[in-house]
Amino acid sequence: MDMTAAAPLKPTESELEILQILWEKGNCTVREVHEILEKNKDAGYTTTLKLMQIMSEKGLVVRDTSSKTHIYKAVVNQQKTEQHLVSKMIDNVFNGSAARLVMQALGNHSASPDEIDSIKKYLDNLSNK
Amino acid sequence: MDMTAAAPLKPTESELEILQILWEKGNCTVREVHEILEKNKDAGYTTTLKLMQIMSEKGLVVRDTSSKTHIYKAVVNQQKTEQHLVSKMIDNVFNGSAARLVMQALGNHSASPDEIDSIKKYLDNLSNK
DNA sequence: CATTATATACGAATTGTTTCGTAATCAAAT
DNA sequence: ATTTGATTACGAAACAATTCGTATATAATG
Repeated sequence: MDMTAAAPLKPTESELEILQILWEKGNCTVREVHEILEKNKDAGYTTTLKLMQIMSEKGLVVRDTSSKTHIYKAVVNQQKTEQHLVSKMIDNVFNGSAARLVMQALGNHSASPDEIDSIKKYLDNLSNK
Repeated sequence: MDMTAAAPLKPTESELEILQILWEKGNCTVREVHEILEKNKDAGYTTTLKLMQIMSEKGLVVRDTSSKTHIYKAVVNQQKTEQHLVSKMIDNVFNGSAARLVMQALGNHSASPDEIDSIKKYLDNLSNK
């Protein structure tokens, strides 16, 4: 029987920002993460540190503490986390209709013609299975 | 100059549950809302009451207090709220790519063939404009 | 009119998130 | 060796969201 605590699939907003960086970069120090965060956000170094320590307690990340400067990496899966967040939004906001979410997402000028084309191809693939 | 406080377009999760009901039903008493909430959730009546009072303070809803039992209705627009939530998710979770959100939403079995068809039609409409 | 039921108001406890100051530790530089 | 700089650890404050108990007012019922 597996006694390990399941990592939450619903990270907080700050945690998600950090996960994004870890997903992209792989392994990071607190400083690396912090310097990227700083570009869009205004918070002190120890704030980032504390957040990452908490994420480690929660099992969202693991860290290598063998040297003084710890190395963090994401544990939770990017795809799974995204999936979970999207599913929750479909349920909570769009009454279970994925189609309504999609149309809302595409209706706001934010999708380029290229993107629309690639979505079409994706849909063709889906229905031909 | 408009001095009225802008209603937050980012309601909390509980607030969103209540807004859903108000959007669907139009005008509601606290009891009506509470009885619907109770089906999926386990909280006391005064909790629902308090939430709706706070929503009123925040300007998410307005209420008619002319009789003893107050009548609430949503102020914030459903479409706009949904749009805002989706945009935020595209930015925060999918690095600004609406297409990635859409594919994530469609990849998880939650869309029926019918839904997929209607999305296709919607896309055709978009590109033919 | 007295009792009972239902409503609102309000304060406060609880929980979770974010933020930061300060201390302790270690390494590097002078 | 001493100082300087960078790091982690930790506690606590500040804030926000949720929950509920209790008091009070009003309406309905007998």
